[in-house]
Amino acid sequence: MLSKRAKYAIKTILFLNEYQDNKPISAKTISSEERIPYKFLENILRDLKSNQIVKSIRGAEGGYVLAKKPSEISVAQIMRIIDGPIALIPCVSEKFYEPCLECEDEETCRIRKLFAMVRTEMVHILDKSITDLAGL
Amino acid sequence: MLSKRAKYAIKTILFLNEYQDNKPISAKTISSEERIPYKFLENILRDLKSNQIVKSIRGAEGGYVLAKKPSEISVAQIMRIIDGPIALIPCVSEKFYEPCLECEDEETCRIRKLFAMVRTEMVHILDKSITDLAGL
DNA sequence: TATTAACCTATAAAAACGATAGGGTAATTA
DNA sequence: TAATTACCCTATCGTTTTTATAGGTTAATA
Repeated sequence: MLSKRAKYAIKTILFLNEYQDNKPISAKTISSEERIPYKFLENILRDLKSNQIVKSIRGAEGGYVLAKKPSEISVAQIMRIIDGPIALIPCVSEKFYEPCLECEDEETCRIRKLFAMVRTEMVHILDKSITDLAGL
Repeated sequence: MLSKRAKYAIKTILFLNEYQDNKPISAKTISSEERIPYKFLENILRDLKSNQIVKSIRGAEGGYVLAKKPSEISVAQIMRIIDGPIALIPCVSEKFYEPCLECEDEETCRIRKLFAMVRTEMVHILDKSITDLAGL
């Protein structure tokens, strides 16, 4: 399951993309509009910022802005930043690969083959950009 | 991520399918062969039994047997029994549907549409049977 | 200089996860 | 029928993860 953090993060990015016209949007606004606990949201925005998904402007009239074009931000990127791997088992993860401790031979493991297929299909869909999402 | 419980459960079913020739296989054997903590395994087998995936034979020479043909057991079934929904968000789950509390309109929610696509593809692959798995 | 809003660290409550403990019950075999 | 094997059942426990909350600091603006 997707964590609430990740869901909040995706909603935040979608909100920024939709309602931003030059001016930054404050965490307070996002919090009340998207019903995300304020302090929890600040925490999430920090991660998104440190990963160059959003930029921040401090002080009065400050807030957050997308750090790149919406066509260059994918849901998969956001999920990886917040929740880590997309794959269901670590031994088939592209970005967070780890061997399974008990596994004897990765090459012949049927569970691995099945979940590699699952990962491929998941990533295929989740790699859609924020712009693509609007067209669904 | 798949829980260890679910991974152990899938391994157990694969083991039963592969090494069973009429005789039941004991939890002890599965535990040592698949390196699954014994008491933890008993617990998992209980769930698999109550969901008619395996049958048990008590007493000496007892053990576990698949409760149906391997072609009728899917990885998705096992995952649902052990971990619950396959979908990444509850509002697109087929078997464990729940509305998202904050969601205003399911019909127009783009996150929902995206994750519905993800679920469809995941289920498509995970619905493969234990027999299909052997052919991978 | 008052206000707004981002930034930062720490802590806490709750749930989930992975496992263990300790006994009870049924069937087989010697 | 006694011993053994192996399933059955409930409870508990320690750790990690998740979901926040608290309380203050720093920067920009009006």
